[in-house]
Amino acid sequence: MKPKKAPVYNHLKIEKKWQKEWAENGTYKTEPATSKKKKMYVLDMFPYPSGAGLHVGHPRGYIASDVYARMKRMEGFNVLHPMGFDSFGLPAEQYAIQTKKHPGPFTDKLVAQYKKQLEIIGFSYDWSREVSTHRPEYYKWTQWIFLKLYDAWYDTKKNKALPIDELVALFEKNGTKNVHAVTDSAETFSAKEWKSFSQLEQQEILMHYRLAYEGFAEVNWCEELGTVLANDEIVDGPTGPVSERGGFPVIKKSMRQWFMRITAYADRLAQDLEGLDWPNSIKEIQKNWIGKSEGSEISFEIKTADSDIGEVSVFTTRADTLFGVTYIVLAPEYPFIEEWQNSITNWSEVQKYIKSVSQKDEMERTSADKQKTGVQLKGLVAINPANGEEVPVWIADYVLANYGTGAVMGVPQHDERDYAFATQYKLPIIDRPLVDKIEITKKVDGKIVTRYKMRDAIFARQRYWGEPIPLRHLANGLISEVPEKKLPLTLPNVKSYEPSGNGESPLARVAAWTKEGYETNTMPGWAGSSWYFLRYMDPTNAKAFAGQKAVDYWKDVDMYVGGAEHATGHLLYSRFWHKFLYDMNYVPVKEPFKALRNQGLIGGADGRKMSKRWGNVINPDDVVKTYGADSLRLFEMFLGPFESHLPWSTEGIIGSRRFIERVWRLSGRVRENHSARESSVILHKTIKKVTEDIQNFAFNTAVSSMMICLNEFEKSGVSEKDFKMFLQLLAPFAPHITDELWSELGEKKSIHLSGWPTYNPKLLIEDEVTIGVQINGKVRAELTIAADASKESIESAALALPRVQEYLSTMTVKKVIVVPGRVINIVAQ
RNA sequence: GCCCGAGUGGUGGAAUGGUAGACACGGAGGACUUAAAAUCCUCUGCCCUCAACCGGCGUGUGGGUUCGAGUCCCACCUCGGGCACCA
Repeated sequence: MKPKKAPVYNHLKIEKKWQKEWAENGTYKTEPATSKKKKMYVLDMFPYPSGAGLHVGHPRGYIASDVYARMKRMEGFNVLHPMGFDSFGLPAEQYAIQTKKHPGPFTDKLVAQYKKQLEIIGFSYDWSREVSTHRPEYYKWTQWIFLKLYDAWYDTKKNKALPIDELVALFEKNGTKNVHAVTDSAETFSAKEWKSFSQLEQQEILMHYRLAYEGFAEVNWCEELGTVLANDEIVDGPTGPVSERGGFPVIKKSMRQWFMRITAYADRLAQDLEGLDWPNSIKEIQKNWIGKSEGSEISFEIKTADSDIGEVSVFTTRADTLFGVTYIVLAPEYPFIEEWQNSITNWSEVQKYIKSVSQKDEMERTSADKQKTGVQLKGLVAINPANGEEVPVWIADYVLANYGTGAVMGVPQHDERDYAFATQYKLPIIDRPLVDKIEITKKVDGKIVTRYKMRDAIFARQRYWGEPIPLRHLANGLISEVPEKKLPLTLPNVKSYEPSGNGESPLARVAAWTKEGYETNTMPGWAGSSWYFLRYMDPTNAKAFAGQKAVDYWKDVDMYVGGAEHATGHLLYSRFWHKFLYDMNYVPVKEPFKALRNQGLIGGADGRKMSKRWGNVINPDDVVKTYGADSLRLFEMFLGPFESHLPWSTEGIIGSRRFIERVWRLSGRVRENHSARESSVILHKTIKKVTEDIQNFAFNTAVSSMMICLNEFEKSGVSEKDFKMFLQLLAPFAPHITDELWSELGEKKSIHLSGWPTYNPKLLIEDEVTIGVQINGKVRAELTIAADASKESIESAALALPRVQEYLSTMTVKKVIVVPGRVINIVAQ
């Protein structure tokens, strides 16, 4: 019979055909939570759909997770592999300001565009679960979670969040006595006092306990633009920070904000990192960010020449150096300084210093010159509780108000910064013996405490394009929640997206909005992304953020893939929210993302970052058009280790395209009953290798092992059965061509719903091996010998080799080390 | 400054303490072709050599451990990332 002439490989036609087929047949539809199958949740960090579009580096992570998800699907798991869009945010807002158009339709357009770009790459997403954070059906639940946080406090005894009602009940019963809570207030009161407080006073007190609370924070304020700027919108100017747009000066300004009391979870966030299968670097970054340090709080009495005027508590990790204290320093913002002004003899100088510090922005204050500045509070002394010594009291801006207690003890002998400060102002430097940290802390009535660098997170933006905060400020000053059944509180239409000029959000200019007293701040970009992975579990549920059944079945993300740049943002906030939901019994597990992998960036061929500016951007659509999605996918996986930063190579992709074409051509040459042992052996080795490599995210070596396999097939021929197994291995990487060839070989069902091949261990046992023969550690010969040869027979065979004999003729053998299957080393002299 | 991570051919990279450079790109030569493209075959770390053999060198630098080090240890250099007066 004349062999059928294979049609030319037309990637455009084939890829379009199969993408349509998959969509029509629901090939990748996830089974519901009632499935008997084991679950596997493989997730990509959802993108922000920006107008700039995709470059070739963006899909790398998506391809990897898709390969992983496809293998798991073929292995028989019920795979949840969804995609959605993080669609609130600054760029759409800026677009709205510039065009004076609502950012909604613009965002929808971008989402559609983005989705299209993703679709042509052939991902196995279940698009029926798509979410977008800007849609009211979605942000209804973001608001709902916010209200839960608002209505919660943190009990340090039970070490979990509890409803605020329980705190109120405690206050009513005993006041603050026996209340163990994370709070920024030191105020204490009795039950009787609590009941005597007005509603407004009670509200204010509770605000210091809530996990979502109102407070003040410094923001970047630009007077000329009349708006608050994000750090991204600020650049370095010649005389300080300026706005990116217009180059106007930017200063710090204190404004009303909403916060998340993430610090309540600091310890658990640090602790629970241990059990996660995450890259070490990300765990380290989070650990450093949380910045746990254990130390002591020790009180120093503050006196004037004749009277006691108070005390200052310092935080130190070096209580053992307490005897070496020669001064104490307060942050310039330290709260009691003003109260003491009558006792301070150089008050005007002090005042001047405080003012000069407040005018410095952060950049200046932490700038490179590092010259320490400070002023002594003359007229005051502090008493070292360890030995009663009087030491001077200073203020200096190297002490931060918002870390520790805002006060430190100066021990120049043991601390570099204190040393620099002491040298500068000629303060004494004394060498005293060290003592036991814990003992001395107890002896001076101090406390052992744990402190964290991490601060509470600001949870408000003075912007339009974000989730409205579902609270109302009533005329009497009370705050009321938008009731659950009234959610979502949808964004009103506005006439102008320009900032209001006084720093408030555009919502502040909507009369209908402010009449009702609605909060004018909106939520920050990270609100919607902090829980979206839960919504995918049950994306259309109108009664809950996700149904109990779905949450219990899917539990957590098994494999999360995305960029490392989210280490201290999204990945931390999501863990925080998840732990909160766990405390409130809404989710069954403590951590949202069991395993995490970070893709490395793909740079331009010139080694620079891919950007319009350098003109080195490669668009995936063009690559798909020219080479095909399968070639693109294969190449991005082959390029190098998944987590490495790599340059794009337009020349390199030709290799992947050639490989795919060779698979195509070989398909026309498989013979039903061809038996080539060589090919079967290599195939089964490849099955083992590819399976392990995908599991380990070592995609580059998985691809290269398939290339090796194909080389052997071409040389030795391949049976249809073996070739089909090979196609199954290749299917996660090149889903279109493999489904095409699979169906051409007579299969009716998609290859992606077929099983994952397993290897036959018997075929992996080799009869013969070639090992290196070393003399004094240098390879001098090779030896081919039965794989199961004994050490003795390997040794004698090696010693009998002519080349070896030649070498040894002038030497005597001292020792022989045989590593079966690997190497033999003859030590001689 | 502190904390991570990485340095291997012309290029991207491979290598459970066991024959360094798999696989691929690029390059050289050849086959097919009137020719080109595509495809196929051979070679391709560096030095020595007309060439091959042989030999020598070789995984950022310098030491060390080991029969044996790209891999482990110490010091240093360079690059990337994170934090940055956090007491």
